[in-house]
Amino acid sequence: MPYSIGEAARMTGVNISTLRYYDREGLFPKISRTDGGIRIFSDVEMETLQIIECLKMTDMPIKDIKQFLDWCQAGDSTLQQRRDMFYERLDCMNRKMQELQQTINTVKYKCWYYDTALSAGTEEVSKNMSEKDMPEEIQIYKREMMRKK
Amino acid sequence: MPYSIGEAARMTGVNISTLRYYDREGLFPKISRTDGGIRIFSDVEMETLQIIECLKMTDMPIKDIKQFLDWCQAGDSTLQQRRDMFYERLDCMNRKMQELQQTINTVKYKCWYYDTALSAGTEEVSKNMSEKDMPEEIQIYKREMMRKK
DNA sequence: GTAGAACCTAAAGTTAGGTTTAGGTCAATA
DNA sequence: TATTGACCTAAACCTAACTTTAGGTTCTAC
Repeated sequence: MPYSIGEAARMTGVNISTLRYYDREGLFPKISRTDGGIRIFSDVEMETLQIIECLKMTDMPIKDIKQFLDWCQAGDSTLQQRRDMFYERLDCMNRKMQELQQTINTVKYKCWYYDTALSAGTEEVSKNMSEKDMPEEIQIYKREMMRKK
Repeated sequence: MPYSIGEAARMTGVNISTLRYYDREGLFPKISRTDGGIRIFSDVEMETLQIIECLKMTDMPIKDIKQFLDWCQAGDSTLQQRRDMFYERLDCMNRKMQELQQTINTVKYKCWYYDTALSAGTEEVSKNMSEKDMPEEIQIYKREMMRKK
């Protein structure tokens, strides 16, 4: 249950100096130490680390993650802020998902474009192909791309 | 059809000094200039800018984007590299999509967690709730989270 | 009790991707 | 022709999130 910083690093895949950096930034507010000053990562810190990883995935900056962890420390009086924060993250992620789907479609168009060019031996073919000669799916991607202009 | 840097910036939403920075990095290899040295953004550069934006969305570093644009300059002999690059981007994006979905599920769990806590007035309720009392959907998210440990 | 691995801190360094600044030049308009 | 808004460059600056370095301490195993 209690781990050294090296063990915590190995278990989570987070670099050991990144863990020290997080601690410096106040992300493990209650972490305990041996008499000699060596950090002891308990279940609490391991869970915190999981939340940090999750919030980082949502592009939240370290400072805001610290704010959240401070709210956790403060107890039930901050439940509203914490709830609102996660809903905001959800919104943000949903928007990102849409962007990502858009980008994937554009990339798929490019894959088709270069497949076609390559099998013809020249880019001219796909560059000049009229929309009606493209596969249905590709037409859709292309129109989506044009809409953005 | 030809735009000044300011117009290009306004039209694309890209900061004017970012456009100069991209040019410095060689991302507009053929951009022309007036006799006075003022940049003229033609359709070519506007399209390039669209590709840059797309590749940036796929987390491609500027250096790699330049590599791709260099391949474009080189003509049909680089079609294979360009094709492979887009397929690699597609793979990368698909992996990212999965991660994103994972993260969204974790965030949804947290939304439920704080909604429940908030309506009870205390975190204890959601913290100690046994899995079978959670909504079906939430159980799934929670199990997914646990798997990652 | 001693060797060596693992830990500690503070501070400096790194990287990408811009942004800002300072000091000019260009070009459309009155 | 004079103004002035838009443009130019080079170089310095910025930020986040680490990572590295240097010099030292602690812990574990023999």
